[in-house]
Amino acid sequence: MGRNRSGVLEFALLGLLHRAPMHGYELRQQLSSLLGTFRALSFGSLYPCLKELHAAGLIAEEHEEQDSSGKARRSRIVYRLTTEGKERLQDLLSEGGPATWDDDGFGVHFAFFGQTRADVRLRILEGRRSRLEERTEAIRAAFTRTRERVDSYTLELHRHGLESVEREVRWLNELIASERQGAQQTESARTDNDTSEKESS
Amino acid sequence: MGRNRSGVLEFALLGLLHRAPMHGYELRQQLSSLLGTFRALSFGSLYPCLKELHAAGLIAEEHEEQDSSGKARRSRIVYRLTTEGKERLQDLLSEGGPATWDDDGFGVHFAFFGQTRADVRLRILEGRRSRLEERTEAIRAAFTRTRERVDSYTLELHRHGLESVEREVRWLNELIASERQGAQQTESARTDNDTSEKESS
DNA sequence: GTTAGCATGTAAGGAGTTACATGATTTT
DNA sequence: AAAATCATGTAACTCCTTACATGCTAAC
Repeated sequence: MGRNRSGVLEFALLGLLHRAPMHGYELRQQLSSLLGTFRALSFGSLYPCLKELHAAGLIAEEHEEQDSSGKARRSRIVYRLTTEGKERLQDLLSEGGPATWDDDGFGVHFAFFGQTRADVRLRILEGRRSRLEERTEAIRAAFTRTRERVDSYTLELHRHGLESVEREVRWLNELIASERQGAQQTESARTDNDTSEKESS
Repeated sequence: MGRNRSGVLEFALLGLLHRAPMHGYELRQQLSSLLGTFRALSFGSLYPCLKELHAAGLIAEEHEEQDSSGKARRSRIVYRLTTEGKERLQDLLSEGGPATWDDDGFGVHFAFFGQTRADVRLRILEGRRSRLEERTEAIRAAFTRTRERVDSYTLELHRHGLESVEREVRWLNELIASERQGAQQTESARTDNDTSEKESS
């Protein structure tokens, strides 16, 4: 019945509010520069979603009525995460499943990699890569299946699409290598310092 | 009231059916390798849309019941464009407005560039380019506005996004140059042959 | 003869958008 | 004092998905 509340929006809002409490308008601005495509989310999506998160007890509203000497600055609602909201965010940050491989999901999860565990980061990067490799194969198949039968523009579209995906795979390869190196360094440092400790947070 | 019938789907279906009559299942396959993201359109979208196009008189159904010697191969509906459908497609092919600059619109219109007039092609390519240049500016602005205040992952996301958009701009530049060259050749050929003729179709 | 793929459809719902509506605050 | 921008919200609608339901045909 709750209309919204799933997909990437909830996650993005919780993630942003974890950095700092904010009001709706500011959240939208941050969202624009955060989301993969840099598209602006409409208010018609944003405010209902915030209300639902509030109704679900994940965020708290604070009506900013600090009339210090009469400068009553009403009508701004600052949201902050509740304890339950923080727990929910931690759950979402631990997710590394298929939902995090697709275009939208990956973009948002990557934006919050700074708050994500190293093992989850690697799972997401590798999942994303194999997802893109599937797409590469699909394009290549369409390529050989329809070659000769298509005009030069369709061919160029396929060629450019293929190149873009392959570039992103190379980008992911670099990131994965970098993550592995970081993990190895952490591992060896941990082994050097304390061999008995297991899975320290 | 008619649920669907706008956006890129109508255009893509009419464009595909202009190449050759087809049944729904085949249309979906062609669509998958045509649309920019190479995503598969669900049947739940496809069939209702075909029904609406039929109701609007743009396509004709032909129930494939050629029981040559009893091989009654029922339940396949082959669609083809009607005269009105062809006119509608020509209108859509002549469109070069803002709807053709965005991700979805551009992808589909580009796929049918082979059937598009040269001047419209150029308008679409240039519109798409300026659209992407706006996006470049937006990312760059977000870059300088938030630099130092963001973690390395967010920074890397912005950097990669910026690079991708800039690559597509360079691709468009090549295409535009190629179009201009083609137009010039056509122009000079036309001028050589018949100088008095103006705006021949 | 049963599984896999071809082929068509419906119902319900999810995730957003646009257009509308309101009012406060800052800038010109 | 007018215009722009900040700020919040609602209603209707769009486009698409998932899940369901059906039956035919080809392959193993």
